Amino acid sequence: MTKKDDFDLQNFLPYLLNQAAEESSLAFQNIYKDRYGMLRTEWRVLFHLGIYGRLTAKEICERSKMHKTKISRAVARLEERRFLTRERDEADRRLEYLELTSAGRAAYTELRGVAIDYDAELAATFSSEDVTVLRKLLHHLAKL
Amino acid sequence: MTKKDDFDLQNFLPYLLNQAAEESSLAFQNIYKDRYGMLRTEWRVLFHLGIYGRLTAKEICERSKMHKTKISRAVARLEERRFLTRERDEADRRLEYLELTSAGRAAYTELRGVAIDYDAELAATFSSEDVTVLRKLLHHLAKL
DNA sequence: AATTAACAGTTGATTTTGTAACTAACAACA
DNA sequence: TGTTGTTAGTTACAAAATCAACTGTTAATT
Repeated sequence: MTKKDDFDLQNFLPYLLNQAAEESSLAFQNIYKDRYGMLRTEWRVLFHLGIYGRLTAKEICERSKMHKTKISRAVARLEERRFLTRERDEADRRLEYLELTSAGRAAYTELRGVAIDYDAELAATFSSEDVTVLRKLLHHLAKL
Repeated sequence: MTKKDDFDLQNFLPYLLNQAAEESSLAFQNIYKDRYGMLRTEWRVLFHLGIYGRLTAKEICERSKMHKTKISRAVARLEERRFLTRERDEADRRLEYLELTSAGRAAYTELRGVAIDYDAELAATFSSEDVTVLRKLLHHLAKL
């Protein structure tokens, strides 16, 4: 007696979004993992610093919505690998400015290239109007 | 000197998808967590059994794309809480059929209601054509 | 000034995940 | 039959995430 309930899990938005997010992250994840031994939190911090320049952990926290302990540990690992440096703000000694080293910048530049290519590859599997709509709708969801 | 690289992280599809997935999962997550002390893997297993009836762990694995160890542990926790029972297949003793108990079914039924309402709530923040397009595009990404 | 509250960031304890190795059962085929 | 390979599911150990408590610093209140 295999009953079939009529709830459509495959169309439940949170579930569907997670499946799509996981699938689409996979290939890129393999690259930063294999090439630089990085975790998701780490490439995110790397990218924030690569894009926006000098930032404090707090600022990364606000922009990325990651928890501060994740950031603290990601920063520690990136520092160990000499991908970033810290600089204390003398005016407010609680703050620490983070900035990529040239090695960090090189890693960022390479991964940015990979990301751009990969995004284009994904986008190419849709019509260009569809990609535009998709991004718009996802932005809406992300800002809920 | 705050330089601003021109790569647009907020529009990088894997990142954007993750942000949208996390944000949209949050409210629902709080409910199954607070109400039943469940993790994501657990509600997923619960829903698969609720929707499709008797399944083996392998079948859940194929349908959900979760790793078998995650399922094994989720099943163990759901069994402890008396939400499901196991039954060995006597023809092939490697297989174990999983089935919800009445408590499991009650939990599923309540959470299904929550899910339906929540999905409708999310969908209502879009135009109906947009929701249709969104689901279509996400399906495409999930199947990559 | 002294006390208290707030904030940036870190650390430690616990929980959860991921990877690989494992057990038990079946299948294929010499 | 015996050997080898495959499959379903579990377990052990390491890596990572989470949550709460902590340090050091600044701001607010008295």
